[in-house]
Amino acid sequence: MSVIRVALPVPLRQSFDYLLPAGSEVKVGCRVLVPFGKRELVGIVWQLQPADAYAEDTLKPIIEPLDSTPVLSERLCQLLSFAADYYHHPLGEVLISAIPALLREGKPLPSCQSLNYQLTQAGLAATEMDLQRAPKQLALWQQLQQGDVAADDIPAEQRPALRALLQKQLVAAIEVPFAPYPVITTASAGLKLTTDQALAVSAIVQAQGRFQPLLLEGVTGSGKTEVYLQSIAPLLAEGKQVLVLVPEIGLTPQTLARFADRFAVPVLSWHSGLTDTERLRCWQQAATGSAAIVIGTRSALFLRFANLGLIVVDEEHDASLKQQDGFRYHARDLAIKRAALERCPVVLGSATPSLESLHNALQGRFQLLTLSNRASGQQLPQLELINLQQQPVQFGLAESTIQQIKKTLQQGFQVMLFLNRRGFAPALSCDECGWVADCQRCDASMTWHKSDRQLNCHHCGSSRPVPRQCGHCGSTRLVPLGQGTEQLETQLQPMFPDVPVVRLDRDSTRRKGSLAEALQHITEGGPQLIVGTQMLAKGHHFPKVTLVVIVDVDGALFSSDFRAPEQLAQLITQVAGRAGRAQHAGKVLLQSRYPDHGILQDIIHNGYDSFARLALTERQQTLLPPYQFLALFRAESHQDDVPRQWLQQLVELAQTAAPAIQLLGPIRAPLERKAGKYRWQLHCYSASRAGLHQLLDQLIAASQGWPLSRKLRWQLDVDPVDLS
DNA sequence: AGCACGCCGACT
DNA sequence: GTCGGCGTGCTC
Repeated sequence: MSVIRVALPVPLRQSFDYLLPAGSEVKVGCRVLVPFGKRELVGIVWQLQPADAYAEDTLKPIIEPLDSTPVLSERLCQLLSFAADYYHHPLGEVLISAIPALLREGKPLPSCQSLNYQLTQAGLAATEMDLQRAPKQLALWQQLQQGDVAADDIPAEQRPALRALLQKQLVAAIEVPFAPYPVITTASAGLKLTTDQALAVSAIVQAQGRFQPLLLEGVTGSGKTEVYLQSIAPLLAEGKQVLVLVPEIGLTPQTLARFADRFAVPVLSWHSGLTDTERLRCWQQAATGSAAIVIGTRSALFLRFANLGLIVVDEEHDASLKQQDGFRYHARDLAIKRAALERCPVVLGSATPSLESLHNALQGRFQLLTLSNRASGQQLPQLELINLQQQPVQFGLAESTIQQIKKTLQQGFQVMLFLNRRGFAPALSCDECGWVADCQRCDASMTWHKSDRQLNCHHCGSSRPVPRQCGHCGSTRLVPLGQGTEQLETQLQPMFPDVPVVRLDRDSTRRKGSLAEALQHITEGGPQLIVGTQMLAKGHHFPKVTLVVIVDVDGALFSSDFRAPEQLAQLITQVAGRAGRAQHAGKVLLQSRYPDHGILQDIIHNGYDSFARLALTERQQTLLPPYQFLALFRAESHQDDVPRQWLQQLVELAQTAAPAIQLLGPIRAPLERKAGKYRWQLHCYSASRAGLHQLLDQLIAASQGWPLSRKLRWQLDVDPVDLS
């Protein structure tokens, strides 16, 4: 009997020790089934023979080992252990989140990739005469003559015929094992590269076989994907694997096709739409080396690879790379750690790099590669500020905006309008007393969704029918306050009766596949107006759009979130990149009541790069990330004072334990009350990462003993990207 | 997180 | 008399 330490999927910051019966054998990274209180859990073996084992006479034996070889490799264990420490998240939950659901549930690993059916010698020798009285068997037999068929590809109605052929021994099942993909020696030739692209490719290729982060800063249309493709080619000749991380919205069939069409190797995608079985197969194909390229959203970072040669993080500035609940990791940051462990290069690509990455590049920690020209040689769209205070405004659109829309439509092109508020109006208000219909559970107004005939809260999801009377004075004069996409859509149609108006937001694309459908209509259609939210800004190409209107840029100018200007600059630049990509130069109109604002002026005249460098010096002066490290405690409870008190206790402990660390709080969260809970925050800033993390460990450890801790829910967000 | 135990209020 | 509310404690 020996002792093993097991990490379990429970939100407890400790591991549990078990007896390993003689004869059972496990390794670190293997799954085991263990008794835990009254239940049975699947855990991951974390340590053999721990020196400080729990009192041995109280240990329970494991129920059974579930693996003979580890599901988590040593390198993955190192990565996950680092991540659990860095994000201060319970190890067991981190480990379990890195394996597919079916493995989490304790299912065995399939031993082969697929089961194929093949004709036997007898089957090959058979003739049509033998089966002429069994047409279904005959059809299947003829199909099998063309080649093997995978078990999964045989529809249910063919099963009886299959069974009969198996019985007659004309057909046999053969197992196709997982095996590394066949190395390719030739790939279809790529596009001709610009000088910048060629330099970037050669830098990435030269970094092969060692750890090297590279930041690929390329204006939209400069051909970043072509750089990825040509950097990958030599790796495939060596049998290496490549991981490409993309934002949630960026994983389209086109992205996948771009990689799959270039190379004759297995290209897999990994995203939330896969079924559990598909996920397990993809996981195993990566783990065994049978997949060459995996393109996936952030959780693909935790896939196991047999022979990883390169990581690409596309759109590295994108906020969807940071998980926003539970285990709040940043896939870009962990990708860098992973590349270090795998000793391979990692390419971060973006037209609008995050200030963090730009800072790292300027400090020399990342190699900076710049693509400054569009591959087609085409001009970047022109940005124009529209002053909303100096001209008549109709439905939120300035006179000159309307003129330009008209002109563009007359020329036969499409116009896109961004408005980052869905629904008809963000509030419904009483025209007589000013009362606003508020959400009962949140500190926010409810959004009027006119077509649904209801009020929705965009924060907690609650809804109710539209009131007929003011809740305060009883007046029936209820009016919309502000403008949403639904309203803009209905206002545009009568203004431009000859062209279709389409709306693209979460409401209009709720049906599965309707987004793709709408996008296809836009790509193929003639002149039209497209109204949409942020959703339009990411990843889609609109070749016929030559005018983009950002209806209201002002929200971001005065936000309390220090990242708001950066995000606005990224939005404007990304949007500009979507306009006029084909033969026609595009134009972007930015409507503002404050056109002289420094941020807007800088973006307009000097571009993102200049803005970003200026923003960095501002961050330096104000000691904000990336010049200081930030961690954020969030606490919430139905009682208003509980979270405040709890955070105050943290403050008091922190002030004595680590006086050098700057604390901001307890402060109320931007949305004070959400879903009936009062929300508070504590921001911790430190110039020393090590010092900060040491304090966080101390605070968490101490708080576990506090009676108050049981009365609230709290979470810690390390390197938060969203401060709400 | 689960799950059980335990001690008080409103029902068949 | 029981069902069930959620406070408290524990999980190797």
